[in-house]
Amino acid sequence: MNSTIIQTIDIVLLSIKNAKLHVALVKRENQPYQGDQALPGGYVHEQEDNNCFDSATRVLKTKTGIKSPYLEQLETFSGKYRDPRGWSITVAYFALVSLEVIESMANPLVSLVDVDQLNELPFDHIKIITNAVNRIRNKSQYSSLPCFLAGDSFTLPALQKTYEICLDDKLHKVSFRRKIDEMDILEEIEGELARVGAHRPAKIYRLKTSFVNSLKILEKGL
Amino acid sequence: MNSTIIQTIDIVLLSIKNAKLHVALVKRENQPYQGDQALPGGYVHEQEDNNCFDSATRVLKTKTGIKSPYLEQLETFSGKYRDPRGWSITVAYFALVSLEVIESMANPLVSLVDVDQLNELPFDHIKIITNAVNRIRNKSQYSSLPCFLAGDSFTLPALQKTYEICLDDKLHKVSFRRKIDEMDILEEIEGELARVGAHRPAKIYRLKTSFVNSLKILEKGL
DNA sequence: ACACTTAGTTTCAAATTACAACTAACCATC
DNA sequence: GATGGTTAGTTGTAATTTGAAACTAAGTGT
Repeated sequence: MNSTIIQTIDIVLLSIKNAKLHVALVKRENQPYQGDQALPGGYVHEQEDNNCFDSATRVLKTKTGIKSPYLEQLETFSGKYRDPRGWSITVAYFALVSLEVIESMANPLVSLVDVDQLNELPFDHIKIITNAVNRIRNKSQYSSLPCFLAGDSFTLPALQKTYEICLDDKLHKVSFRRKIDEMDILEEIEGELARVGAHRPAKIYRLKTSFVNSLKILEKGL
Repeated sequence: MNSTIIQTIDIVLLSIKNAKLHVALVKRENQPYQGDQALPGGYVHEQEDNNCFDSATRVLKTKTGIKSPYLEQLETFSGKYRDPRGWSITVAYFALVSLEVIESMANPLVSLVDVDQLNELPFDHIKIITNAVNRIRNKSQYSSLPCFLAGDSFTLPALQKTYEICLDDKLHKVSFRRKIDEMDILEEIEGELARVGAHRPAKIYRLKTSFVNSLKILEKGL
């Protein structure tokens, strides 16, 4: 049973830079749109991959060098016209990493673009990115999702900033801390403090190991 | 560019029967699992369908006779081993209709099964159904989703019951009505009342036309 | 007319959330 | 080494939202 449907995987790798959500784009190696910036993507390898999640992990690693702790299926985009080669299906995933993870790769083919400053992109990649940003906004309201953007360790004011960027909204300090406390996902790194200015230093936290690869979901948001 | 990956669509059609969520299963016409009960599914038709949503609409219509007002992409399931024929990808959708819609078709090939009483099913259909039920539970907390299960017109006590079945939890009458009122999705059908017993009859409502095909999302749940 | 049942509303207490003002701790400057 | 400026973190309280109970409303059956 053979099919001529084109079957691909695309990755929306998001990070925060200059206090804004950015998406990682790579230069396309092949036709169509060869040389253009686009989402890292590729084919499913029937031999190599046991499922699309495996494919996504592999594609992300191959195209950017990154192994993201958080990778979630976003949605599947399909249609007769989205790819000039013909009827295509792409299973889109999104990944979240801290800026350091991307910069430490120092991959010249990867560039970070502000999600609010996107120019034209190949295929329906704009739509896929918009979809990912919406998903993040939504999930940030009631989960630990933004923690994956905050790095290995962070202060509570920094984490709050990260949430605010994801939600595109200001949060109240006391309420925010109550919710984080209620989630019970953080542990203080004893002895370390963030000395970053002429003021009281903030305590440094990290995710408890049980939440490093999985999400904590709140019953009631914020 | 040809591929041997099997590409299908599956539909989780849900309804409420005897105060429990039920899923519609159909007898499989073809191999594998010919004659077994399974989710209505089929191939993408490259000529006929402009995208997978079209395919899903068509598959649902063809296999059950139903055109659902609400059809949402659930998730894509894939893998080397989920289909005995080989590497496969299925884009799963879920649809919600009232029991009358299903019963009015009187399709002998379609049967409704309590989602908590499922026996073995072909492929990973159990997993797909579980996934759909989780999605419904989740979305029912903060949206008008259950309204699509309630039929064309309904009373508020009936709608509350529908929400309770979706959420698998009791709701408080006053709070529930406050939220429904806040959503502003219903209009009273003047003059009609539900006379169903030796007690005060309930008013009958229907969805405002703007919400017949789309969801209303609440900021804060319940 | 009266009992019984469910529909729908009112009232108020309890819990949650938002805001403001506070204390704490550091650096820089005098 | 006291003083002021700045951000971290906490405390107290007002405002809002939610939950529970008790009420009134409107039918049917006896």
